[in-house]
Amino acid sequence: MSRRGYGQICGLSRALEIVGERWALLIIRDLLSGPKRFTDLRQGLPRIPTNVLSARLKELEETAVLQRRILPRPATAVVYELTDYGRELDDVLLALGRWGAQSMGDPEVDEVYTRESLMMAMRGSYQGNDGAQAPRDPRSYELRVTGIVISVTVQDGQLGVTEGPQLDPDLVIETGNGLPALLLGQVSPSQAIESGSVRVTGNPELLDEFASTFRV
Amino acid sequence: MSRRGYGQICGLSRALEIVGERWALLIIRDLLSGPKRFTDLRQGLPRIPTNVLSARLKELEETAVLQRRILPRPATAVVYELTDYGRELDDVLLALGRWGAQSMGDPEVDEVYTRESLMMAMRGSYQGNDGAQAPRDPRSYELRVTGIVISVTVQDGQLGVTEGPQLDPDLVIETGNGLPALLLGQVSPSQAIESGSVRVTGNPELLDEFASTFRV
DNA sequence: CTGGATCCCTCACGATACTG
DNA sequence: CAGTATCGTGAGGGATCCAG
Repeated sequence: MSRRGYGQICGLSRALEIVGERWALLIIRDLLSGPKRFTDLRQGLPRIPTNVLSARLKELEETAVLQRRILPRPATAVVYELTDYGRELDDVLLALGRWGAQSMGDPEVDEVYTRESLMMAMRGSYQGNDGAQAPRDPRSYELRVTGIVISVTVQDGQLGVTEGPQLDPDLVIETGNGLPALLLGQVSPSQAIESGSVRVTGNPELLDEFASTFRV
Repeated sequence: MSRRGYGQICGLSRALEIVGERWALLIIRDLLSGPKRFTDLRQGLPRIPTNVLSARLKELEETAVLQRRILPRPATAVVYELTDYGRELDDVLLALGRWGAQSMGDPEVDEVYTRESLMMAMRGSYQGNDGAQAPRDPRSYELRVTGIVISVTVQDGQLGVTEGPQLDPDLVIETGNGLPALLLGQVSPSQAIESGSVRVTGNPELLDEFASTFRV
């Protein structure tokens, strides 16, 4: 690969030669929610230099993790989308995200939330139906974090996470950077509301349900 | 971390800041089988510069992925061992190894097998009890690849992988670099024996069982 | 002999400017 | 919008050296 390989005949070494370069896994994370354009990726990864983004996209295309596709119709646009092989990394990324979330400290002042990182956080922290108390189903939440809005629904035990506002949600959850502490169980839902780090619109008791449904 | 972070409040970003640096995950892989000394790690990672190994060990200790421990008794020795937190990466590494194994091409001439990469390959490719045909249980194999010898046992559905030879194994499997193709199902066990890429000592039919028990 | 530290060189990455 | 071009910096590669 770009830098000299690891010299081992080993699946893990091979994986790292493909997706171990800086930024690669974050690009893949952002593509998990669907095809994106160069500029979309740039926005989702505010600190990536454009030449590095170019280089990664080229390498990941060569290794069949993603494809470059040209939209033919009205506005001719280039999009990048994961191949089936690339999409197989979904579970690995969710697990790695859960692992890293456990050692998240207080956010630095220059760190930001992005839509894709929030969507991944919700998908990765979803407890399925094996949680202690079964949540009422269906349920829909709208999550607003520092201007980013995503929708989270649970229906028949199936989780759905999409960008944008939710139509008539059961609960609207608005927060600055109090979300990690809530998902990690470092503060209780009631504490979060009392301290003002989380504000809700709707029945506040639903935040308990939310916190037990989504928990790292 | 060492290089400037990714600037995102995100579990995956955090994980990559901790273990995303070059060589880090391979060091962790080698420590999954137990504590190791500096020199052991060097041998398992033939291409790693010693200063990089030093730096990674220091960083991974600061992030609580591993601990440095000094063996007090007879020979005063320094060993590095994973913390519980570090060991939580086991499943992630197995999954990533399976993913990468799918795009392993023919080995380059300067690429080598190592004991830890072999042990991980066997653990990652173990199909448990959900394989089509239930293998006879217990079963023990001795695997010899380019001078490296490991033992693989299956008992009560539990997999055991240890270094060194096996006492009275059901089957001894000896191979050069024909192993990946066998585990990936690119060649059948009988083809592998006929072509000479795999040699067995014991009942050759047991290689079919082996190949269905261990399959990426 | 283990467990590193030090030096030098190269190239990947980071930042920014620029172009079809 | 979708990149390419340029250039400075620092992490990684490789060899050597040193203390306990």
